[in-house]
Amino acid sequence: MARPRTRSRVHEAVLALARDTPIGSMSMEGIAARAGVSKQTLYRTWPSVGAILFDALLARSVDEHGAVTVPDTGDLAGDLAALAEATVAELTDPLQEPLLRGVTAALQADRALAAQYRDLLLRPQLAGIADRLRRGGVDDPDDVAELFVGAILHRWLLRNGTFDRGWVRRHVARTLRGAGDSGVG
Amino acid sequence: MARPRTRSRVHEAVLALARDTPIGSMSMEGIAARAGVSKQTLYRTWPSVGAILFDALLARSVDEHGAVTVPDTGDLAGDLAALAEATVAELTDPLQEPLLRGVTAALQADRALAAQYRDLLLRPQLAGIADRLRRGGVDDPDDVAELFVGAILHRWLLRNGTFDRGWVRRHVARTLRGAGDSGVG
Amino acid sequence: MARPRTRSRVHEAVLALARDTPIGSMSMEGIAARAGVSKQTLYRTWPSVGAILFDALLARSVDEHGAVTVPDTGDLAGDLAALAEATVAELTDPLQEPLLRGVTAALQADRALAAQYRDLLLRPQLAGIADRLRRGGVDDPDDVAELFVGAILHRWLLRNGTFDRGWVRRHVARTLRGAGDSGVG
Amino acid sequence: MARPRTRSRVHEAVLALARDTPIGSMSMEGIAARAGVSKQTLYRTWPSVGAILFDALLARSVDEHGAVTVPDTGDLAGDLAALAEATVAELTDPLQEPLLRGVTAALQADRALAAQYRDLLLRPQLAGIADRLRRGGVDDPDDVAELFVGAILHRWLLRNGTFDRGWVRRHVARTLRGAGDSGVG
DNA sequence: AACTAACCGAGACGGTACGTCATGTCTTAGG
DNA sequence: CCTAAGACATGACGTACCGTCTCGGTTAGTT
Repeated sequence: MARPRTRSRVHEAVLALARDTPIGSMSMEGIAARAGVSKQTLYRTWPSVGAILFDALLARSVDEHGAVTVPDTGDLAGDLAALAEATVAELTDPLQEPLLRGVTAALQADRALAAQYRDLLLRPQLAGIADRLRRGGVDDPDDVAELFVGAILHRWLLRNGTFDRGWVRRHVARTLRGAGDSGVG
Repeated sequence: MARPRTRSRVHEAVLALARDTPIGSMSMEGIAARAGVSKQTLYRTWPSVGAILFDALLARSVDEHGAVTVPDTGDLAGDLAALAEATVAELTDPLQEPLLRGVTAALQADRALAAQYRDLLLRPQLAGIADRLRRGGVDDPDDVAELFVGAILHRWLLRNGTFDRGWVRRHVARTLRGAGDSGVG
Repeated sequence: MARPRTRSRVHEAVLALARDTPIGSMSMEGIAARAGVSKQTLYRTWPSVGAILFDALLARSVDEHGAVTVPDTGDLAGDLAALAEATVAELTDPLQEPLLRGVTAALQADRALAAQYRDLLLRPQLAGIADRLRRGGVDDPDDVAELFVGAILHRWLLRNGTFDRGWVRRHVARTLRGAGDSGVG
Repeated sequence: MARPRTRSRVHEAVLALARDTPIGSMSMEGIAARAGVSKQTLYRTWPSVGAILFDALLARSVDEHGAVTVPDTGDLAGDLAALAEATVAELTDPLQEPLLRGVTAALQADRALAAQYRDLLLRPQLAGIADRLRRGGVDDPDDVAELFVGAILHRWLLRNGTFDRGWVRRHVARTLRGAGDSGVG
């Protein structure tokens, strides 16, 4: 609904605020001020701060076009490790982390937003991973994808420790073992 | 700092509100009103809504005394399945779910609260599971516990589907396979 | 800054409260509620209860337009007596008295308000009286005006007795004698 | 009711606060803290901040024992001028002014306090002046005392200018002329 | 010397108000 | 016509005081 120009100004503002201020204190008012846009313009397009955060996230993904691009070199374990590293990098990137945490928090209270998030971001990402697993010969790729992503998210979301390289390698091995063995890649 | 009477009144109020109103709309003011307590009394003891939610959660765990009691019948797979069922029941219990989602959301923006949560609730729970796994002959019980819990949390938190009995059974099997085989229990 | 509609609603509210409740208990919150106006709207225009009281007083004076209209019949003593009676009537009018006491109290603690009061209300009133005195042939009209008003204010403000007709007559005579005698009117 | 030790500690606290902080912001809580006394102790003896201020004022007068001591040298005009100078000095003394303004403000909203003030401070002071005037041959000494004090109070209370020596001299002359001429002293 | 009051500090408590900020709606000008 | 600017009612924020209410400890005068 908003003009592309307005949209991008809002996205920039949101990213800037995510970098500079605590996530919890982001407000429609603050975003409007930072974007040099009136509050009304914001409300005309987005119903809440969470929705704006999500939209900014989405725009980022779409720009770089195509949610997760899972590598496929033929070496499944290696590819998964690379993917895990990339995911961890994204989750802990100082620019992205606040955004992601903000959206995750918003999801807990806003079912509509949760549905959008699931359909437009989460499912495509999981599907990408599942596809790679399937090509690697894994039998129940959807569930294994969940297993793979779940532990990473758990650790990140509940702030239960950091992600070192060793952990990632072991995690991949464990996940593949859980997958039932499976082929070589 | 607060008198026990006050504390329990606040906990009751918080539980009642969690049941009756959307989580996101819980406020210090609303809690005070519902508990028949003054705002200042709230602030004297808790710095935020999230802290109250967490305290209520903690009180619940402590009352029933001893965080997670992991069953130990000698049948590891069976015990894990029972534990998973119990966890899922808790996560989807209409009384507890809003509380848990509220706390999880708060953790994203409040590092101090996250640290408390980690030390007082999360770690003990994971340690309980890891102990059971260790007794079952699992080599790296901490990581496997994370794998076990991670997928459940991922599905619940991002609202990516429901938990049917079949899924739980398969999840346990997958986790144990990931554990490297392992003993019989 | 506030819209005229808002302004007048606030003035009405303040007058109503001054009539119905003890002055000391007037609050921004109470005024807002009575006026059907938000607190923010109040603060956007007035910094304190005292400022609102003063503004209401000012509006009253301005509406009836032209602060004090000192009578001039040629009979100075008579005119001063009439003026004194009018002043006393105003000071003891159940509707105005609380307002005036409230403002006077506020002046003691708020220098900015005191300056406004002096410039916009007090000085014009004294000047009006001084003019009449000057036309009556009084030499130092400003100081005599102060003498005239001072005793009245002293009695009223410190609640040191009432104002009967005899006292007023004698006060005028004394003041004029103090003026040095002077002309006839 | 309070022990003398407590009383004096409270008085000291009030004087210190009057010196250091804006009058309007004096509170029971603040006084208690400054005096190292509990709130309950305060309330047991004084019903309000105004009452404490007044009590401190009273204690000061009583300590130096005997409210106003009007000089009597035989030269009425000179004595009045000296008295006026002393009064002005007191009113503008940085230590006393805030106290006096605070009490005056409190009087406007508290009739009980006003009555106490009138009987214990104001009337004795006026009586002292009236006595001196009577001894000087003035006919209606009470009213003239009011005239004398009124203008000073008016100027001070409404912050309508300063008190220079010339003004005081002229004010005394004017007052005495108002007194009907009178004797020489 | 022991007893008995009254006085006292400390501070939790239910409240009211403070002054500020954000929400979502609506109105008013200006480009 | 769309927009920024911003007034507005609403309501929550976190803080400060209010006046009341225990709770123990400590002065003082009695006995």
